[in-house]
Amino acid sequence: MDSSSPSEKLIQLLVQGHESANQLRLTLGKPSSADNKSSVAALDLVNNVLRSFEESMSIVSRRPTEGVFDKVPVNTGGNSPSSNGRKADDSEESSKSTSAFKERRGCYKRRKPTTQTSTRITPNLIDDGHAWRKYGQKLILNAKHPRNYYRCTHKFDQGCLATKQVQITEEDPPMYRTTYHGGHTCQNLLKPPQIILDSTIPGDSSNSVFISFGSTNQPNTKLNHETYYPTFPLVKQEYSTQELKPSFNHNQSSSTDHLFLLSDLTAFNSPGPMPVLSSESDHGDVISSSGVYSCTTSTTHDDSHSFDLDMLVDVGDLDVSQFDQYPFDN
DNA sequence: TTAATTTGACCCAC
DNA sequence: GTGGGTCAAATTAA
Repeated sequence: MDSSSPSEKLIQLLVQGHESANQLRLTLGKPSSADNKSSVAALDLVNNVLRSFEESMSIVSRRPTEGVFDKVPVNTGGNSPSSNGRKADDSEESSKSTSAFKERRGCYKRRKPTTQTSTRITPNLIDDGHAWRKYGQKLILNAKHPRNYYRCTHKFDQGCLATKQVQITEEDPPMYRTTYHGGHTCQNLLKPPQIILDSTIPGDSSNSVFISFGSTNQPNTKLNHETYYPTFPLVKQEYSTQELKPSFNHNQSSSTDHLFLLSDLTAFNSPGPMPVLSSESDHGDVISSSGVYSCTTSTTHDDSHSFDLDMLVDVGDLDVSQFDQYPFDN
C-alpha cells in the first residue's frame, strides 16, 4: 500500500507539521493580529513548534549517516556485544595487554565539523541544566590545561548526540571555555526554555533580570507534558573534582525554581513584554557580565536552535571588554 | 551494587 | 604524521 519506508513517512509527517505551523505563524504574524498580546504569545508558541519540527527533521534526516545507530556494525557476523564494529584484524600475535584494547576500538565515527557549535567563555563553570557525563580528557597542544569532554547522559537511552568541551583558557582570572557540539535531542530540559520575568524577587538590583526555567508551578506546562518534563532534570555529577565545580554561588536559585540572575544583560533590557528567546536572537555572540556566548549554527536551518541560552551565572562587575581577545568559531 | 570518572589506546580529519 | 576526539576497561565514589 504505502511504498515509502517508515523513516520516509516520518519525514513526510514532519514536513507536513512544519508547513502547517509555518502557515499558522504567517497568519498570526499579520499586522491585524500582531498587536494582540495573545497573538504574540501564540506566535512564540508556533515558533517553538517550528523549531521542534526542524530539529526533528534534521535528526531524522541525518541519523542514518551519523547517528548513534551508525555504530551498529554493518557486518557484525555475530551479536556479541564485544564485537561491535571493530576491525577483525587483531588475530595477530600481539600478546601484549594492548591487544585486548584493540578489540574494542574503532567503533565510533568522528563528528563532522559541520555540526552545530556554540561557545561560551565564562569566569565560572556554568550549569546548563543538562546532564553531562565526562568521557574523556585530553592535553591540547599549546594549552596549559587539559580539555575535558562531556557527552549527554541520554546519549544511549535517547540517542542525544550533544557533547561539550570544557577547557580553562586563562589562569588569572580563570576563564572557562565551553564549546557545545550539536543540539540536545533528548527530552531532558524544558525546551524551549520557559522564561518568566519576575522583577519582584526581593533583593534584585534595578538592572537585573530573573529568569525562571522552573516548570513545577507553571500551569501551562500541563499543555506540554509530552515535551516538557514536570520537574527539572536530574543533573548528575559532571564535574571533575579537581577543576570543575558548580558555580551557583549566589544561591538565588533552588533546585526547583532555577532562577538565575542576569546582570546588565542588555538583550533583556528592552521595554515591554519579555520576548521568548526566539531563533532570531540565536546567532552571533552574546556578551554579558556573565560571560561571552558565541553561537555557530549549521547551514541546514538558519533558525535552528542549537544555542541553549538557558542558564547563566552572575559574576558581578566583570570587565567584559577582555573577552574580545578570544577567538570564536564563527 | 550501581553509576560516574579516569585514563590510555585507537581512529580519523587535516 | 600529527593532533584532537572518542572508546571502553579499570578505578573510584555513592
